[in-house]
Amino acid sequence: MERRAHRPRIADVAREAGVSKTAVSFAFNSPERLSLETADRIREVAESLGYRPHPVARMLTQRRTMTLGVLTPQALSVIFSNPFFAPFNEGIARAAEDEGYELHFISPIHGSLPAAVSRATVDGVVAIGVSAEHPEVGQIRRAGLPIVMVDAEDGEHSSVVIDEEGGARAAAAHLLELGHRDILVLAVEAPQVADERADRAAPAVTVRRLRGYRRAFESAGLTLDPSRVIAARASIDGGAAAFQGAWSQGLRPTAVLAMSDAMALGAIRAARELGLRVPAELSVVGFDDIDLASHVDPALTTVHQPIRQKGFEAARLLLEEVEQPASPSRHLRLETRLIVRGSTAPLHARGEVPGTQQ
Amino acid sequence: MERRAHRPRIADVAREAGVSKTAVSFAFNSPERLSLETADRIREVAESLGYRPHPVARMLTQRRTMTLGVLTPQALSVIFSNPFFAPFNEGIARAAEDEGYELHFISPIHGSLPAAVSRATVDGVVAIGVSAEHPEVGQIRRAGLPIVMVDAEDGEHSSVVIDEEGGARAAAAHLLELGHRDILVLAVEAPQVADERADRAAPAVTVRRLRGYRRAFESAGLTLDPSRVIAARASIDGGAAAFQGAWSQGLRPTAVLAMSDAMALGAIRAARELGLRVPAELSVVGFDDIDLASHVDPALTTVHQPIRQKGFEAARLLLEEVEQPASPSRHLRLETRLIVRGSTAPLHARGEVPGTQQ
DNA sequence: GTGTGCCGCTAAACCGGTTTTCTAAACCGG
DNA sequence: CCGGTTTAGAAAACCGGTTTAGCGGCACAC
Repeated sequence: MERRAHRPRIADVAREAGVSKTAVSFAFNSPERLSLETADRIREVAESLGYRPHPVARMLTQRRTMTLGVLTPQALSVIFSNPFFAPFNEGIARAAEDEGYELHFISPIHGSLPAAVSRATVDGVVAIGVSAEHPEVGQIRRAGLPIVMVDAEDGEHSSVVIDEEGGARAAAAHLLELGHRDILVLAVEAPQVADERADRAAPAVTVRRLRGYRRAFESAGLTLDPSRVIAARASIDGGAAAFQGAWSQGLRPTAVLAMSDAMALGAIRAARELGLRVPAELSVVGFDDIDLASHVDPALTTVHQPIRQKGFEAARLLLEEVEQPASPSRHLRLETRLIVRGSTAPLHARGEVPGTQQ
Repeated sequence: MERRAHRPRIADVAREAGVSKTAVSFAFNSPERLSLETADRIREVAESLGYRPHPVARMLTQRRTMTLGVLTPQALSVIFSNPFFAPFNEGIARAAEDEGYELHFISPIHGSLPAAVSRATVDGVVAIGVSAEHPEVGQIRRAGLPIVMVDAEDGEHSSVVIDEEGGARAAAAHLLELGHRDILVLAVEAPQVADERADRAAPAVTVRRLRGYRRAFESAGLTLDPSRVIAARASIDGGAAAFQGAWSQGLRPTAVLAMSDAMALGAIRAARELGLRVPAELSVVGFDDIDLASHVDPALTTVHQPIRQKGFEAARLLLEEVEQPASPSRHLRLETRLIVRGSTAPLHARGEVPGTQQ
């Protein structure tokens, strides 16, 4: 009686076929080193046993996983629900699958990103939402893996960034041209990491976009009042809460500059609940141009950034370094542009007076 | 002069600390088997060398990857752009990260799903869009991995399905109650696999939803004309093309039953381009209730299915089997319900006569 | 004084493959 | 018929860890 609860190993095939493990390996990987009949026979035996080379063992000997890692401090579940990540991941995926690579998301495990990194079986990493100073970046580097930074720059690693300052500037200039002066800025706050080190400094993205806003004000001979800048979570709820909070503190802005479309959507929702009409009584500009932006009513005026392309280019850069380890680091900068839709209007173009009905 | 271009291995740490490899391994995995000082010293040396246990080697010896696989015949890039997959993945991710598992998407590599499966380093698989007869399912089973089927049932494996027939029936009944009789059905066609075996049989999902539609007709003493059932790709473009095609063949339906929201949206777009107003001149019902459905104008009447929960439950089931291999297979069936929004209206409620302007 | 048990650690086997090195037989020209 | 080159495949080393078996030394009991 034969018991074989286990997955067949290469040794099983070798024994059954009366050859060495080497021969079996050759039959699959370099059949030209075997006589035709031997190779055929081995493959037949393997087939009948249902043998497949163990992928982990293969990774170990070949020293490659054929997998790209996507490193982010966001939780895994957020990555799939967040409308920004969808096209970004799509771009990465397209580049990866062109070359036969798989994708692996490196997100905090039980709150710890370093733990996730040390467990990741990848050939290289695309990092997003992580600055170059993050210890995880060094950790990856020491492991001998190439890394491409997205939305962050340092001289050492390859990177893909967008013209955030230019886009932000265009957004602010648009509102100023429409006559708005009392403008509320919704800034992206640092994501709460369930980590001991709580370096709650503003994200680099926030700093750069804020600089763009400020420049527009300066060009118009104005200054951006820091008390009008409110940090909030980059989500619909975060944007809604921030606008709501500002309103209840007595602020009565005529326009909102949001650093993400999600926040912009939240601000619109909160404004409506307060009885304000958009854009008649409140103009709102977002940032990112997520797919949803053109589908909401009114369609969102926002700064377009090529999210899909950003993911695609980052993955391309990474693949290059993975397949050619000696290649020098490269830096890409993609354009942004303002897209004017229906959520912004001239300051005094309001139709009727505000009603009390929502 | 010391050259060390390589990532430090356990042997390096052992040599440096003057102990055996075993001791180093113990220092990390079972420190209680070492004296406190030895363990500390080893960890110090490891730290100074920047040593991290190689994750692939670990997987090999521990015979577990702490990774769940998501098997689909769709291309990787589709998974991230498809509005159905977003919440589904989110649900899976939530369950996985609760238990400290990672996620790995098993999609065709250069068109071959079997190739992807044999390369996948996972502890178990959630399969979606794949029927139990697919050879890949057996392939996974032979590798000794547990598998949970989604939207497909067979006695052997665990599964999570929804009440498709009930949902479809409710959708059709809704249109019939509104007085519609000339109804166009947009069915989901089998995805084109870049594979030799072209078993272009209708997907099981299509069969079940169609049955639901038919039942509703029968209950109303009517029959569903097979010539009114058109198969198309489950995308916005697919739905648009299908409606457009039906129209140009002379069909003039007053309502559309789409088997996916994406197709429904496409039908609406095509109808508008033909000068039809929705819902005044054409009622449209979708299926799935993707996030976008409530945001479009008019908001889409559709059959809600708990996509997020479906992913979550599937992953829970899988995790159970992964952690307790002997456990029996289980079967879940989740409810669906019709959500009436703005894309459907009574047959003769049309406001004005159709204009020629679009 | 010696057997027993425990402590702290090491050597060797193992996970499941690939790759390098090596050998016996076949081939080949002179 | 002989030395040298191919050819087909085997043996062994290796990838980088973990785990099992075992060993020397010390404390304690008898």
